[in-house]
Amino acid sequence: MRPLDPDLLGGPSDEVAPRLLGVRWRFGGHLARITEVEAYSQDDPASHSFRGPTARTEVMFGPPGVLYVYLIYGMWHCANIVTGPVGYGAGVLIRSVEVAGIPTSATTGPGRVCRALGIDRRNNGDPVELYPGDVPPSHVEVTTRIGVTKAVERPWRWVIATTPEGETT
DNA sequence: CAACAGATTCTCT
DNA sequence: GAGAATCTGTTGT
Repeated sequence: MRPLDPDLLGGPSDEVAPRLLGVRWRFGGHLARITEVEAYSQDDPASHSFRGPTARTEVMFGPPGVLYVYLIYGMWHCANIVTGPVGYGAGVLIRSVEVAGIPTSATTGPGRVCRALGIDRRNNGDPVELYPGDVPPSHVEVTTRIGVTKAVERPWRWVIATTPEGETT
């Protein structure tokens, strides 16, 4: 399979995020189709990178195309794909994926994505392996983000549009 | 150094 | 619909 153009990840996270929908993400022997994403950037009060690099968030300030994995509420891992030029401090949170052979209910939600793929903090900084997707811009829906309490109004969550039957397109 | 809120999910009511 | 589980960075004493 031909890899995704790496230059795609070098742009701002709110431009990269919608283009990651439908993209195939190879990790740990699984091939996951990305179905729901959110963007975070350094000028974004809801982002971990908002106050500059720390021991936890420094990978977001490095080169794009690697994972930023953090632990939330003491129990769950969440995976982001770092985007933008070095020092940009931005990423795209992978909220849901589809994996052949795994029920969608087990891969919906950022914590469950990491559990299903076997991602934890040891994978922080790992390069991501992406392959071109199949979702045209006309099949992308945009909404506000989930679970944030700052910059709530930013329309920075993107999902693949679904049919009335709930099928992804 | 203590308190607290948070990019979540599960379990029980 | 509410509570628990329990890590990290920020803020205040």
